[in-house]
Amino acid sequence: MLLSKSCIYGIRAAVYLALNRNGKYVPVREISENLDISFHFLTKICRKLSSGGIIKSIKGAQGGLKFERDPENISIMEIVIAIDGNNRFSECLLGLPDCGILKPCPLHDDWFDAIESIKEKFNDITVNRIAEEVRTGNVRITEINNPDF
Amino acid sequence: MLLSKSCIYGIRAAVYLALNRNGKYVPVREISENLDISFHFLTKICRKLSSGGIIKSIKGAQGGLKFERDPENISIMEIVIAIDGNNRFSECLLGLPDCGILKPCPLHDDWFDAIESIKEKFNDITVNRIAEEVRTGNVRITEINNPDF
DNA sequence: TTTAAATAAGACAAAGTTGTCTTATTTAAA
DNA sequence: TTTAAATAAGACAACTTTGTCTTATTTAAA
Repeated sequence: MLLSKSCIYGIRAAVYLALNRNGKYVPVREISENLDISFHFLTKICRKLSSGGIIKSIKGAQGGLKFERDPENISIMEIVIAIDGNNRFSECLLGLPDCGILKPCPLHDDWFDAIESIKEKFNDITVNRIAEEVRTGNVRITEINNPDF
Repeated sequence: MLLSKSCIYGIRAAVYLALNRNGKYVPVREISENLDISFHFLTKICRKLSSGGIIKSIKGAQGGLKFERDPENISIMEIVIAIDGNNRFSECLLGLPDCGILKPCPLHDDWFDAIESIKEKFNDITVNRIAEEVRTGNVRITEINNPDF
């Protein structure tokens, strides 16, 4: 798995949040139920998105989550970094330290190319763009083939 | 991490084995010491390579490991499959089941392209080719910048 | 002001992966 | 035939990730 499960959940939750355009704060409970993700686990993940400056949260009744910035300008990469940290994509495929700097591992160049193309895509694709695709029914973010998400 | 640590160790061990061209059986102990991999952990991994038909092992004095077939014809992919199983490369990036069959996840196409190119490379690159690169000193398979491997 | 709805924080459990150790078995060589 | 060198097998420990639960705190609305 290139991405951790936490990261996957975070991406799906962000897309869900972007689907909700009425300006209200969305409770984690609602997200967890609709996406079938463990509530408490998801709250922890969302705290990372909060401290990463991607979403903001408000406690209490009518509280919940909202984007800190326009999700039009939030890339998938930002979410990955907020949750899995900055070096998910800079690790050597064979786990060798300083692979790029010292003598490289045998798969360095091939892996570098592949990971660069993934990184480019993750930087380009915004949360909003994915939400739009979900809206038009082209893709899904739930495990079951749910007509809504 | 795209590959498990077991898988990484397996690849490195296979390359080490390919470096040893004198026809003798190589003890796991020697591999583990030279590559700085836990001996018992490595024996387990090598058992997977054995049951996967990649190497053969002989017990007792002068025993050890040897390739079952010419490492000229053993691809990295075969090693990955023997250790991490067959669907390491067919998992959905967002963990959705049947992503390719049912309505896909939002990153399906992008991920599919990237993973295809990695798969092609893994299928093309042989254990021997890597061993040759290690011999000529272009790449390394150890954590420290060891002049030998 | 009280209550219900919400996040925050962190302890804890479960599961998976990684790593260690012990015992049994096999084999070549002394 | 005995011994030392090797793998086989699997129990078990440590660590990491994932998931559950409880308590505290905050906030809007009744």
